Amino acid sequence: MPSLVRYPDRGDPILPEFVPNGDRTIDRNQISEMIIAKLSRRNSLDAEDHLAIRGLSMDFRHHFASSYLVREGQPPSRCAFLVEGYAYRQKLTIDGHRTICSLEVPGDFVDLQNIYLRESDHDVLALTDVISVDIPVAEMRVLAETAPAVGRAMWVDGLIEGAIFREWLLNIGRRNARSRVAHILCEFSTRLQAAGLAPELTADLPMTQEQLGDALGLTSVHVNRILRTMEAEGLVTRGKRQITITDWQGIRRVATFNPRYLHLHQEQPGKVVKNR
Amino acid sequence: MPSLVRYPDRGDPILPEFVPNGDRTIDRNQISEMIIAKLSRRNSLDAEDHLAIRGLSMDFRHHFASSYLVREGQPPSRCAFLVEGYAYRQKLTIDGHRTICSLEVPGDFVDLQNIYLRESDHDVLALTDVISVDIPVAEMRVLAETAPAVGRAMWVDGLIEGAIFREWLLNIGRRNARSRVAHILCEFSTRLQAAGLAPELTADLPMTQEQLGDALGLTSVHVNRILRTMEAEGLVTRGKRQITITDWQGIRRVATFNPRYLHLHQEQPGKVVKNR
DNA sequence: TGCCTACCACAACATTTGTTAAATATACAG
DNA sequence: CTGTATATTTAACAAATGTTGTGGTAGGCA
Repeated sequence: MPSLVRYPDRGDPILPEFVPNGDRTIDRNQISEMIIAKLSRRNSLDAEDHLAIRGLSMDFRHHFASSYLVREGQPPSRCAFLVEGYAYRQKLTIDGHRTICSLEVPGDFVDLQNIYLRESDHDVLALTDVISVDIPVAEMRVLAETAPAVGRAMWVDGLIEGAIFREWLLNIGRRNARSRVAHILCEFSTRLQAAGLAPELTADLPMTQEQLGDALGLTSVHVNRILRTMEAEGLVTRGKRQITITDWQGIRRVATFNPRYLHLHQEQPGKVVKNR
Repeated sequence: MPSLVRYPDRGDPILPEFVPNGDRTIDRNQISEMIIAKLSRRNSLDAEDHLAIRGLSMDFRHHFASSYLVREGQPPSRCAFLVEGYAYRQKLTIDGHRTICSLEVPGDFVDLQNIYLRESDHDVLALTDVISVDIPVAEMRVLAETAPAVGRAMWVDGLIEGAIFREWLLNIGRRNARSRVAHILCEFSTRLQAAGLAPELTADLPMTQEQLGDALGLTSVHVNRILRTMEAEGLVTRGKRQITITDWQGIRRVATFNPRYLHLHQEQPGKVVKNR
């Protein structure tokens, strides 16, 4: 059992107001195209589908690192699409232990399940500073049901998420600490690359050792032990709140990583049947 | 790390031929109604939906305990619906360690994800003797797409499955062995009751201690230790390949079980929008 | 500038859980 | 009945991982 840590609630209320992103402007059109790209990855969408997506209401939000995007138990009214930055989901036991049960990268819908589940069973937090667009749940539902190919793409997205959860269960349940750490690095970098967000397979994972521990069922102390030896072996380099793979093949070997479960490179079988 | 165990492949080929269930006859109509009941649990279906479900091709199969229903890597052509008996999913590491990542009870679709994912990332095995009906994947796909309310029910089914995976991650990652064992008992009995398969919350879980260990990230030896003390405390009774809860409140306390993640008692929001 | 906080490093020690191996039950098949 | 396979029980021991606590460093902020 890891030490019981109180995770401070550094939620939105105590944070300063919305801060627009100074470096570059992001507009609605760009986001629509991001969403279209995401949902087309395994599924072709037609012009009408594109139109429906472009018609969604979008509400930009900036979240500081460690703030909540979704809270457990809340009846959610909006669905967040990650535009910039990383997020994660967490669940807490009654006695305050935390598990981080997934990582989300730009281009991920963070809580598609809220379209059909009435209350969230977990929290979603910003890992880094995050820009998201919020879309009303009701619109997403209508989109899914009137544009079947889009609905199907969202469904498939959830299926792959499920496959990732299963792999994490294997990771935490049956791999030793060293392999677990290696595995999360492999997965993260592979997903980043697949999403076109990184040219190389050298993840730059901006997590604290405590967060890493919570994602892997370990304590931060033990994660520290593992990372130090990995660095000594030349597998990774590290900074504060950040880990970088320097020897992909080595890390991959330690993790016994097989990306099959990510279901990349899968076109979908069959054409979408439109109406009955 | 648990001992490396070779799980014998006692798959269908070496087993005797299909043995029809002597005790009672099961017919197509009955199964259709089971499927309709399952998919109506959180979603109302109309007469047309019912008709579509009744029109599915169904192929009865009997699986002996420990035989495979689905194998990792196979491109699946059929979707199994569990009629009788229990099944489980497993994933293996390259070096032969196993994790059991879910339990399936009668009324569950065992591999709905195969509708849209081209190869399975895990195995499905019969925990007890099982009767299933197999439905061609292509028909399921057409059903989902032509009967939107049915598709939506299948989608929701997958969402809840995802919620269960997340809870298992919390369980294995952050609860001690004793709570883990208690938690799986709570979940199983709650699901059985919710599915109308058991009047009481006293699960009768027909798993070996080794299987239990694989589902909880523990070794069978340690599961044995836990179960013995639980029996001594009057929380459970046991037989070979079977555990029964005798003190529900006690077990629940040990597990710190909160069934929110099962999303029982959820009617779905909104009417299904039919066509565009 | 200097304080505060978050994060990381590290050590000594404690505990849970895993390992190995053998003995004992129990069910089933012949 | 008897043999065989499967499952459980148990013990002695080993190892991985958790616990506690202290100190260090970097960066944000007053």
